[in-house]
Amino acid sequence: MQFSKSTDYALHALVHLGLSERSSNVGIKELSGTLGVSESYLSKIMSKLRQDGIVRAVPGVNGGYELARPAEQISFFDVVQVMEGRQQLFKCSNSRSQQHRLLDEEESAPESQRELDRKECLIEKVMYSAEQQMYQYLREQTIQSVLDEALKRRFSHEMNKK
Amino acid sequence: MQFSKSTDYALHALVHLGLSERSSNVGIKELSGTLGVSESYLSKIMSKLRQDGIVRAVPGVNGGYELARPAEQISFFDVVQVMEGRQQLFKCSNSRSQQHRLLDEEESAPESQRELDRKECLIEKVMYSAEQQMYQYLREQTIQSVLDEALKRRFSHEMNKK
DNA sequence: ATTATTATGGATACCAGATATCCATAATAA
DNA sequence: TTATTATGGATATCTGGTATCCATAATAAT
Repeated sequence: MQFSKSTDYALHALVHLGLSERSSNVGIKELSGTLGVSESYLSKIMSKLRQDGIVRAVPGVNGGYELARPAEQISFFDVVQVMEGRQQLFKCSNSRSQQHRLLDEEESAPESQRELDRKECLIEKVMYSAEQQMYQYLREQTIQSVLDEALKRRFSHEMNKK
Repeated sequence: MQFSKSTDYALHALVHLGLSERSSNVGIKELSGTLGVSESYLSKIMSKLRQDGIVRAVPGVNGGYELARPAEQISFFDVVQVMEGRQQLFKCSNSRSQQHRLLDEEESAPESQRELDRKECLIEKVMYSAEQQMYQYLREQTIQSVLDEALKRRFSHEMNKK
């Protein structure tokens, strides 16, 4: 299990956009150059972010991308959801194992019961909760918090030089 | 990003073994039958679990598998680590993006600095912490806790019938 | 010791999804 | 009108997960 590179690219691109809140728009050329990814591939990623309302895009001369909302309102969770998709990380694939049958009531209809079992798999439940632990943390982390940390470090760096 | 099916199979198999602490050994045939997975594939999974000291295996007539230690000492984390591998879920792949350069000191050697940057990527840091949130939860969840919950439910089920 | 049984591990095949590129088109600003 | 930039469809490639087969080793029962 691995986060996709797309998520990596997306997060780095967003931080870059956050740093460039000057003359707004940042072109795909600048982005791909800085991140070291091809323009064509990064385009797809930026399009996805746009479709999800995380960035705005404007074509034409001096066009490019900018954050669609303040950096403190863009969480890591938002980005991960867009890039990785919204399915659960863990799906129980067998509805007939022993511990599932432990919960069986033989009087219930086989069809609906199997469906219920699926949702009630204790293992899936644990894994789902674990997933939520991670997501909860990611909800609290924003693009802005990375910017703050980066600027803080640069600052204390320069202080050390003097 | 998805947990692999192998992890699903492994967890279900372990719960099954936990339920069968009677005459010890459970053969691959019984396991694969109950889980609805082919013997050949499940074998690989069980071998992995054995190599990692989570189950014991004995060949020959009436051979099979059993838990190598009490179910309360086998955590979900243990299983996930074996099946999914031990690499980080998130790896920063670009060491030259803007926010990385923010941290650059130009006097440091380029080689070692890039290495340091990698480890110091703020985005990776956030993602790593998120991962740890999930793992911490999984460390607290054991095969035994699933067994307990399953037995508890069955009990209250039967009480309802009366 | 022999035999039947069971786990092990190497080789291999297959498929889906991630990664990546190319190009024609649409939209926009100068 | 023109140059520029984003968009999206088609496609190619690669990697890892999923899965099976088979020869071999190990063990218990006889």
